[in-house]
Amino acid sequence: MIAHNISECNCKECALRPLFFNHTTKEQYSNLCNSKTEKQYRSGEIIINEGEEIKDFLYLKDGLVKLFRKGKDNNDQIITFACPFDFVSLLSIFSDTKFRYSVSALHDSTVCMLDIEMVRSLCRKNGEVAMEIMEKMSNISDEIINQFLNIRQKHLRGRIAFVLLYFSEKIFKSNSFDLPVSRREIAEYIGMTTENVIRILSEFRKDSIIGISGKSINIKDEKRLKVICDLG
Amino acid sequence: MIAHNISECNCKECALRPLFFNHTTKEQYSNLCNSKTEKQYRSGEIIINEGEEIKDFLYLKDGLVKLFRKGKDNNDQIITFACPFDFVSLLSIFSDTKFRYSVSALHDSTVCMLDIEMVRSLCRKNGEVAMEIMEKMSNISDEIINQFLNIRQKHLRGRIAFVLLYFSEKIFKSNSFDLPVSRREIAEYIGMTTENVIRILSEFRKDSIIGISGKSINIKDEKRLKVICDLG
DNA sequence: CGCGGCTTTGATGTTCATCAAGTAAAGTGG
DNA sequence: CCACTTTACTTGATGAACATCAAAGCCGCG
Repeated sequence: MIAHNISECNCKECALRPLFFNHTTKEQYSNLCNSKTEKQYRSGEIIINEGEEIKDFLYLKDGLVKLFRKGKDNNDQIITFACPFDFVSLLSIFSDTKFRYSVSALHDSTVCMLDIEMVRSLCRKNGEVAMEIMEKMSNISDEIINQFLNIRQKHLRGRIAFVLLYFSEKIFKSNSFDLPVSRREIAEYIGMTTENVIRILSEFRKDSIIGISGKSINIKDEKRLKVICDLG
Repeated sequence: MIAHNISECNCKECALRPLFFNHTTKEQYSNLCNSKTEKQYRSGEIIINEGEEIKDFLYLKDGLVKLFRKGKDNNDQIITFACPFDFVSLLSIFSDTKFRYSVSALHDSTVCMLDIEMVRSLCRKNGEVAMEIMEKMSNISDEIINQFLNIRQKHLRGRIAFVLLYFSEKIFKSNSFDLPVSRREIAEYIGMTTENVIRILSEFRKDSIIGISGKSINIKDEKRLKVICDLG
């Protein structure tokens, strides 16, 4: 990469770079750089709409988003959340012409977009790049499937414990954090009702496992929470 | 492919061939051919064991298999079923060193195995092949995630209807078929108890929606079954 | 200010898992 | 081949887990 002329773009700062740029020729690299566009979204805005045609390969540079789809009776189902450098438009991107899921911003977010045909053709020409992307995709899909299987066999208390630990460990890396989602969205993520999400959060507070104040969460007894997650 | 010397193996008959062999050089092709081994499994036999090291890239040439993993309390969870030319070792194969799931044969099955390192290196050298595999993987992962989301929002009757239609449409392409799985395995697939699987199958029989005799199923009222699947 | 969405709690009812008990089928060893 | 064990299947009764319904407080926003 030292050989590349990177003055024209800020991709050298991008943590996603190893994926694309370690294995590309100077020409491939600069093609990518020139075609990329960055876009800002405010918290709450829709980034991808289910059913839209796939024109770009998107990845998240900054922020936090949710992947979801419309279920029966217009109930949303949340599939997963994504942090920077998780792909955003990963699922179905190489197997379909339209997005099967929607993506929206939970925090203000920055998304980088590459023309999908360019990425496809780069993959075809450059197996190294294809492999990098394949590994990442494979990882993410696996993680989602794993999550579904884990959640399915838990009772509601276990699911709530799981979500709290998920945000704490995977997203915010801290025992204190602000929930980036509403109670309803938690329910949509783990397949239960809003009322029960609230009820169980209150239970946990009464049992001094967590502290709650609005969206702000503080995990007081991580050990017990993990036990509930594993056995509940 | 006409240029290839295929006398040394029977890959020319293989429906998976387009995946690998349309884009490979003569040398790559014959390397693959020589390294491949075919293996037979009897119904019930384990093909892959959860936790085993990934040494081969497997695909199913003939038969029917289930993918599953051990859940809590040694309860199995079935992830999906696979027919010929669905991959068998698709998940985690490019993201992990060990299988996250087990695979076992539901019918007598034939599996073809390619050395995983050879496939990896072929992908790195040949982007076309990588893209073919990526599309297939992406498709399968998507299908599984989709299935999970669909099942999750259904009641038990809807889930049973779903499974019956799944076997009828996707696997056997007929309204009459022999269930390749036990009642228990159905329960493990759609996340409910064996007793309720039986109860609801009996209900459907009493309502003349299906005929049952042991493992043999006959869908009498497909239309009603679809309604139950969609609304239940 | 008032409207709509989010949150909270309680009361009620339904869906579903669990427990129990029995029959049938299938594999096992003498 | 027959007793024996185990596994699959079936049905009913019970209770627990969970969804639904209802009502009220809260907060941000036009």
